[in-house]
Amino acid sequence: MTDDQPPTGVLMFIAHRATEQRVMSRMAEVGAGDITLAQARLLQRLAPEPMRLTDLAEQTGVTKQTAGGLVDQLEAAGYLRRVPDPSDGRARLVTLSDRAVALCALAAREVEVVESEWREYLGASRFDDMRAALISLREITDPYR
Amino acid sequence: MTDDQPPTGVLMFIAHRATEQRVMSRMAEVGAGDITLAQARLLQRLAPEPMRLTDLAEQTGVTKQTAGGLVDQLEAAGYLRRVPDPSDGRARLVTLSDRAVALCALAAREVEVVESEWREYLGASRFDDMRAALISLREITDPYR
DNA sequence: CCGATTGGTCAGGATAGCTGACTATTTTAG
DNA sequence: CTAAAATAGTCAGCTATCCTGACCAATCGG
Repeated sequence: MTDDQPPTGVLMFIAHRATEQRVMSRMAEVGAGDITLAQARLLQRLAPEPMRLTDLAEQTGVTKQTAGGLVDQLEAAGYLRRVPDPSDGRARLVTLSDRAVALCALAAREVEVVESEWREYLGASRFDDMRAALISLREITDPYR
Repeated sequence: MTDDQPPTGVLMFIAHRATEQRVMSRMAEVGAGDITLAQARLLQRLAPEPMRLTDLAEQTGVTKQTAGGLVDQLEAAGYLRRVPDPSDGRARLVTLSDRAVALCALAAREVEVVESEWREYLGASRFDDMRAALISLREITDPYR
């Protein structure tokens, strides 16, 4: 490195953190300031469809005990419910409340806003090239792909 | 987004995490598997020069109590010492041990290896363009710049 | 030289992770 | 059809990493 900038991995972290914080601020703005980062990561996974606790734990990369604790908190705060799984008496489906569905949509929209800001700042082609490079890089850096 | 890839910020996180884990694995390989991520972040800051606890805390973005605890652990494990600051009787300088200096150099080298792998995978010009875009993006995403 | 600032610690608490042990239910194999 | 194995989830207890608030000791500025 001939420049005095941090390593590329750190530069990525900086931009990633900025996105995360923008989303969390947006959540706080709409009165969901009580959601923590770990809780947000869980909610994100549930946005497409309800899921069993065990699957949720596996997808977020934590133990089911940890996931269970976070689900407890989110349930107490009214962001989700555990409903019995009709296909398996042992299991329950972790299901977003209407409010949480709305929040997830809002979060996704905020991410789009951030990306469009980046796109404007860098110029469309530089941004698209960067994104393409990151997608390509995922092939050799994502163990969960 | 017309593709089914994660948002750009998440793609960045994936690559960043890969770098971090490569460095931590390398540390484990050379017998420093006892160092945690939080400790590693502190050591990194100390690599250029010794520093007071308060400065260290500020630069790493934690309270001085937290930094103090991490320094306690690292001192017990022989990675650093607190030496009196000759210029201020209240203060002590947190100073890397020889072993820690060697580890920091090794970590920096591992980062270079990872980056050169990325460069080879993407091609030099795509990699350099991506890095340039990230450096540019830092202007609008790094609150500590 | 005395009050304000600064360097650092102590005490206590929250969050987010972990392992291990356990219950209850379902699935599978004999 | 039943006994064993696998699966869903919880309970208890531990650790690490952060936080706030209160405090002591040394230095610095007027």
